[in-house]
Amino acid sequence: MPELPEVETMVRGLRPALSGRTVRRLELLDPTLLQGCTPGQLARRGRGATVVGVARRGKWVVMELAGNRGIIVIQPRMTGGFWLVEPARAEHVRLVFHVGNPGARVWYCDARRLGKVCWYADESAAAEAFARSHGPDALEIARDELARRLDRTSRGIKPTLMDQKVLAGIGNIYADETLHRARIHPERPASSLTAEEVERLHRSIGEVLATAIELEGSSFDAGYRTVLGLEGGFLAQNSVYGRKDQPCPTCARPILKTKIAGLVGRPTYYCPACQVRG
DNA sequence: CGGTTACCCTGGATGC
DNA sequence: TGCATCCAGGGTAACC
Repeated sequence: MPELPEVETMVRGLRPALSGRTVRRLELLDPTLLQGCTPGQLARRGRGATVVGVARRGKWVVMELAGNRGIIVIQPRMTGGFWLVEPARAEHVRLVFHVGNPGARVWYCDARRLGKVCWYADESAAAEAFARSHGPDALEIARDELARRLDRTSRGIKPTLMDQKVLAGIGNIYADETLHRARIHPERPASSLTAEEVERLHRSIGEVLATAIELEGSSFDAGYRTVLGLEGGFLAQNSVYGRKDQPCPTCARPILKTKIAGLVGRPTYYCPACQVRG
């Protein structure tokens, strides 16, 4: 479910509840999500550990435990999320942080169980694991670096933007939104973008993601919510995603919904007038 | 390398 | 109402 803005919102919500706090107990309700150590090891390492910090890397939530207790990485994937208030669906709770005062808890829930909880021995091990499967963070990548990476492939620009090895953090919603803002057709070969288009795309990525973070991400249906259970506001004011047949905010032509090459089963929304294939 | 497909899981919406 | 089908914000592995 969550992309960069949703994960950033989770991390910001988690910090006051976890950062600097001591974990009394880590309660792993679904051991199948755990990688990198055994449930017993996770319980021992978590008990009494102080959380030094909570950070985001791409779509990963990274929690550092003090005193050589290691790093816990949570990948929410499609349906994972955190709650500071008791979740309505108890059967979806996969991990509970019992932290600080007795009774204080942070819940991690994942309806579809596609997400992962990974333990790493230290920061460099977690960083290396991330680097093996990810490029630079979408909020940090420099324009020239983006240009170099796009130039390396003739795949469509949308699947390339969503490829975490190219840059980390963009998924289906924000790929559509950034491409619309940059006026680039989603099927354009990545290497065919002009310097000016890459410049527009780079700027659009920064602007769209920053706006989405301000609005606490994108919520629809029973999906993503903030740690307090609130809906994110981005999809109330976005341009194309989920807006089939609605007027393009730029030119008023109806938004198209299609499937494109390189993306199995994922919908793509774009404006056929503003985003021409060229 | 690029592309395609299958698969991991489940809940909610839709259609008959 | 009940049941089948489709759809979904992510990601990996296998294969051509």
